[in-house]
Amino acid sequence: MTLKIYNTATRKVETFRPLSGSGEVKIYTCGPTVYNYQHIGNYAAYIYWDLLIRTLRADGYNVRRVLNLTDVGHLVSDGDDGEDKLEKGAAREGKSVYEIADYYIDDFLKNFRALNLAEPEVIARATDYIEADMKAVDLMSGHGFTYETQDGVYYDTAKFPGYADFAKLDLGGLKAGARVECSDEKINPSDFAVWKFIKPGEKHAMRWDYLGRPGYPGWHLECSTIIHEELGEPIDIHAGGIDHIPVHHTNEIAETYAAYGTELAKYWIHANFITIDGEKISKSLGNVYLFNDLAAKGFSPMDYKMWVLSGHYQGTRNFTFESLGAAQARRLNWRNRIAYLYQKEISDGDAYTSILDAVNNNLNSAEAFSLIDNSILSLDDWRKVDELFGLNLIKDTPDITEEVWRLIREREQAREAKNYKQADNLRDKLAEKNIKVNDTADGPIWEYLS
RNA sequence: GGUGCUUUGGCGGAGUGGUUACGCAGCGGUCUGCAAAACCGCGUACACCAGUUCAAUUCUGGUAGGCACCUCCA
Repeated sequence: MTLKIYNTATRKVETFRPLSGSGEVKIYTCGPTVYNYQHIGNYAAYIYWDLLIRTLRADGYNVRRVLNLTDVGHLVSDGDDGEDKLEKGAAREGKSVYEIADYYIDDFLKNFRALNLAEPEVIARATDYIEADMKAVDLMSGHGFTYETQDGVYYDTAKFPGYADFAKLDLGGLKAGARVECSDEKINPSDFAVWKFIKPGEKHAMRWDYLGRPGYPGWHLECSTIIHEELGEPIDIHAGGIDHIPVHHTNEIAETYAAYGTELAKYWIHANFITIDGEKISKSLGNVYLFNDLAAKGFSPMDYKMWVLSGHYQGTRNFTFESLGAAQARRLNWRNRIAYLYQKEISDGDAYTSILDAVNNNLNSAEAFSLIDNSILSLDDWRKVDELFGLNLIKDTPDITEEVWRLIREREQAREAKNYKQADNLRDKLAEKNIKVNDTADGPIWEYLS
C-alpha cells in the first residue's frame, strides 16, 4: 500500500516515497513544552501522528520516530522575549525547573500511554543536547549566519534566501499590524535567537556557560539539534501543530541549512486545532479540558481517541461532549461486535484491505471508520484494526468468565421455568459485572454495558 | 490591521460534477415474559447570490457568517 499525504512544504497531497531505499522512515514529531498539563487539544496531534506511524508500519515500513520534550528555552512569547516557560512554571509552583519538567513529563507520558500511542524509538529531552546545541551555533556562526547582540546570538534571516518560502511569509508586511518590540538590536524583524544570554541579575536557573557567559539555547535549536543527533537530516517526515509553520518550523529549517547546509525534512505534515463548543481552547474561556475532566464525565482517553479519529487532522475539529458521547457509544458497539464473535461464528470478508486503503488516503480515518461500521469483520480483522488504530478494542473486551456464563445459563433456566422474577434478579447480578444479556431467537447473547 | 482556512441534516463528521457516507440522538414497525438487541422503514443537509456545464453540494467569482495565526497555545 502507498500512503498519500498532504505536504505543507508543497501544499499538495503527494505520494509518500521514503528517502531511503531500505524501507526505513525517519520521523520527528514536535513534542510538548513540559511546564504545565497538556490539555485534550494538545493530545489530538499525537493521536494523528500515531495513526501516521501505524499506517506506515502497516504498509511495511520500518519507522524510527523521535519525540522531543522541551524542558528549556521555550519563552512565553515566540518573539524571543518574555519569560522561559519552565522558569515561569517553577515560580508558580515554588519548585525547581527540573522538578517542574519531571512532573509534567511524567503526566504527559502517562496520558500518552493511556492513549496507547506507539512508543517513540527515542524520547529526547532538550537539556540532554546542550553540548550539541553549542556545536550547532558554532557551525552557524562559522558559516556567517549569526550575529551577537546584548541579548544573545541571533540568526540573520536575510542570509538564508529561502527563509520566507516554507510559510509563504510576507516579511515586509508580517508585523505591520501586530505590535513591534522596541529596543531591538535585531537586523531584520524575522531574526531570532539561537542562543540567549543570561544578563547579570536575571533569574534563570537553567544555565550553561558558552561564549564566556551564562546562557541557554533558543527554543528552535533543540529540534534541529535533536534531529541532527538522533536521525540525521534530511528526515522523511517532520510533524507538528499548524501554529508552528510560520515561526518554529521556519526557523528549524533555517538553522539546519545554516549549520549543516542541508534540507531538514522531505514531508511536513501539520495538525489543525480543535475548538471546543466552537471556540478556541484558552484559559480565559475556561475550556481547557484535561483527561481528568473527561473522566469526571465518564469518558476514557480511548473514547477521546475514538472521537479524534472520527475526523481529519487537517480540519478544524469542534469538540462537544455530545459528540464525545457518540464516539464512546460507537466504540462500545465495536467492542460488542467483538464480544459477539466469542459467541457466534461469522464468515470472514476481506474488509481490512479497504480499511487500510482508506487510511492510506491522507489518513482518512473517518472513511475507514465507516467501512468498519459496514463490514463483517473476523476476530483476526479486529486484531488488525486494533493494530492500525491502537484503540485497545480487544484488550478492553475480554471473553467472560465461567462464573458469568453460569449466571447466564441459570437465567436461561429460570426463564424456561417462567420464573421471571429470578431471571430479572440474575439480570441485575450480571449488570453488576458490566454484562447485559439480550434474549434473541438464537438464544442469549451477552455484551458489555460499558 | 495583515494572512490563511472554513461554512454539510438535532450533534459530530466524510465525500463526490450526475446515484445525497458513517456514527450518535430521534420517530414508526417486526420480534419479545419484560427489557434489550437485531432487522426493516422514516426524517429528504450540503450558508447566500451569480457564472461555467446537459447536469453543482462538489468548479469559478462575489456576499455574509465562523475559525485560526501574526500575541501563550498542538
